[in-house]
Amino acid sequence: MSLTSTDHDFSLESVEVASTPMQRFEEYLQSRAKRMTQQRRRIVEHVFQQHAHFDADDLIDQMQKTAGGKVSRPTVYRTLGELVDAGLLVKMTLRGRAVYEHDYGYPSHDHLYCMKCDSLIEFHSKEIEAIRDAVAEAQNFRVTGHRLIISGICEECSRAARRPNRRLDLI
Amino acid sequence: MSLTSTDHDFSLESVEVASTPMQRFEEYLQSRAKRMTQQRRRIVEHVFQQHAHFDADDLIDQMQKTAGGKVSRPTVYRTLGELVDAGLLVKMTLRGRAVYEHDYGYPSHDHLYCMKCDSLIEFHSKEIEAIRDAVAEAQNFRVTGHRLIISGICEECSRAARRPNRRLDLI
DNA sequence: CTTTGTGCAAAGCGTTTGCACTATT
DNA sequence: AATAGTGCAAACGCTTTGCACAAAG
Repeated sequence: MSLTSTDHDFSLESVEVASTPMQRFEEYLQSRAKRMTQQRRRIVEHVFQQHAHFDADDLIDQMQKTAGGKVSRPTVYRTLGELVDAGLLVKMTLRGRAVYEHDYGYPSHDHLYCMKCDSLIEFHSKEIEAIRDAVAEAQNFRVTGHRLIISGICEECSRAARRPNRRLDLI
Repeated sequence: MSLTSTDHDFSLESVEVASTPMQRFEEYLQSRAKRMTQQRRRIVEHVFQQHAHFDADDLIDQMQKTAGGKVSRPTVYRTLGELVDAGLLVKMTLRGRAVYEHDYGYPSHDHLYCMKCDSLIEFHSKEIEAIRDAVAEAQNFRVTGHRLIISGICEECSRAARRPNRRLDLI
């Protein structure tokens, strides 16, 4: 990579080697003497076709119904772990279960989490990163990352709750 | 940060009814027609004797060794749940296990989490709350709370890692 | 042909639950 | 006496593992 110019205002895209998640995963596998299998390939293809949060069960179900048929539960778990190691996915825990989302090629962000419908809304804030780094600095703490989840009720769900003729949760 | 409004600087202490965690828990139990038992009393006494993060196993072990003998696992779990309902403890999840800390009478805060020694360092930032509220506002999201965990390596652990003659993790 | 990956079944781990017995009210 | 709580053992839900067979290099 040749950054010969004087100004530092370069776009990431021009610097990065253009590589798809699949290519990157292949590099990762090769670097560890692991193998590209049909299952791994199909999972990567499927996961990076959409940008959504999902858990292991979602993925198992979706693999079953779409692209080429079932992948076993252990293989799904193992592959998700590798995709995290490879830096392609990030894992977080919500309500005690692991939830995954794209990491590679996707800007870092935080989440609003609706406790009613379980949805996640992404947002980014440079200020939070600045505060994070300042706080850590003050404690001589070496930051590797952070996770901020703002919990509450999303617009849609609070609207639904306000509707007069909604289904009542009475005994 | 725009705390531009007129002077809202009142102290919480002067407003609250002076009551200990135990008193508050008793009120909570009465309001729900639940009973104050020996086990519950001993757990509350023990938990509020120190300000530390702990999980169910910690508590079970500590109850065993100290104050009055063993409390069963199910009772510990049940009581922790009630203390959370009562607003005395907050629960968070770290490495897939539930961790508790004081809530009642303790200012809200966020955490630096050392991935090496598992310790939590507390800090408070009004700015984060302001950002949280601004982000939520923009999405018409009704906030009930947030959780920010900054992960990394604490000062002590990075010092340890830098020491030349440290115990090596070799095979 | 060697080595890694897969799928099955079974185990693991933290947490919760059904139930007979005990304690609180 | 009536009712809620305890402790045991067993179940739970998500995730991981041991192992024989299949597939990739």
